[in-house]
Amino acid sequence: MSKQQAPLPLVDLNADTPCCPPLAQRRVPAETAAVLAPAFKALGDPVRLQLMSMIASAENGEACVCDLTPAFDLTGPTISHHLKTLREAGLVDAERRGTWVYYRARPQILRQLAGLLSIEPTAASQR
Amino acid sequence: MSKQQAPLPLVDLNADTPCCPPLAQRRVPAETAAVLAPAFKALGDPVRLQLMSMIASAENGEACVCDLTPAFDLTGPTISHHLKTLREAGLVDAERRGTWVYYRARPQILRQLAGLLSIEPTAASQR
DNA sequence: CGCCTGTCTTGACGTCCGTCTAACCAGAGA
DNA sequence: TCTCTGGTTAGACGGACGTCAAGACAGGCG
Repeated sequence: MSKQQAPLPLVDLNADTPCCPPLAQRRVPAETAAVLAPAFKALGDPVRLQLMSMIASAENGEACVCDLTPAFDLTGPTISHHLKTLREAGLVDAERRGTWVYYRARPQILRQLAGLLSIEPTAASQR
Repeated sequence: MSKQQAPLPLVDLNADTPCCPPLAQRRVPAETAAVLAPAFKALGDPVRLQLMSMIASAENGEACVCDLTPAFDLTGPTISHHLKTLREAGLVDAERRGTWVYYRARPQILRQLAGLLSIEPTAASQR
């Protein structure tokens, strides 16, 4: 058992992804799109976007599920499912310490996504 | 009819959205998440991510559908459907000029999304 | 050991999404 | 006006997604 550390099909973006040339600078290759799109998709749900924010902005850089769950009008399993989605997208890491499970954000992929969307205010691309 | 300029439920993020405090700085409010999540969701498909990039990185800041369609192994209607999704998410604008339809990126919302994901390398949030 | 609390997994159900074919609409040109 | 080309809409189909209730697992405490 101990499914958490089982070899889930995790996207390890921190490994070999060429750290995202800005989307508006050159065309994103199909392979990069295939790797990065799931991360955007994971953030494409209001609940997960809030979860991600709560985890990333947490005090010690980590958030307990016991703090996350009561923040929504959803059942525990549903929150757990969303957290699993974030985990499989490579956006967060989970660790069990005693009774509670703590989630921690992975800044690297957040930086990749932000870099992909970044637009230098140099070009007069306004309108 | 002229459905294109009909009052589609467009998300006008450029209007009153408070231009995104970084996700990792403070918790994203539910309303902000509800507004921004659809934009991430729209980018959560490899085809749309590439379309977005092709449009945003185009020469004059705009791309013709006739150039976008042959870049994929998909039918015209499917590409049109994806473009509509990007349009309804507020990520692009469409304009018909003569025979062809041109799509243009909206830098403002891209900046909002990038700002939301941005992480200052100041905090030692690295594990 | 046995119970209790916290979290995850399983299975199910309804809805939304990605794709296609067929049909329709808008301009350009003869 | 008729026709051709480019693009969108309508409808349908299979698969994925969001949610839940019920059950299973893990760790702490008596």
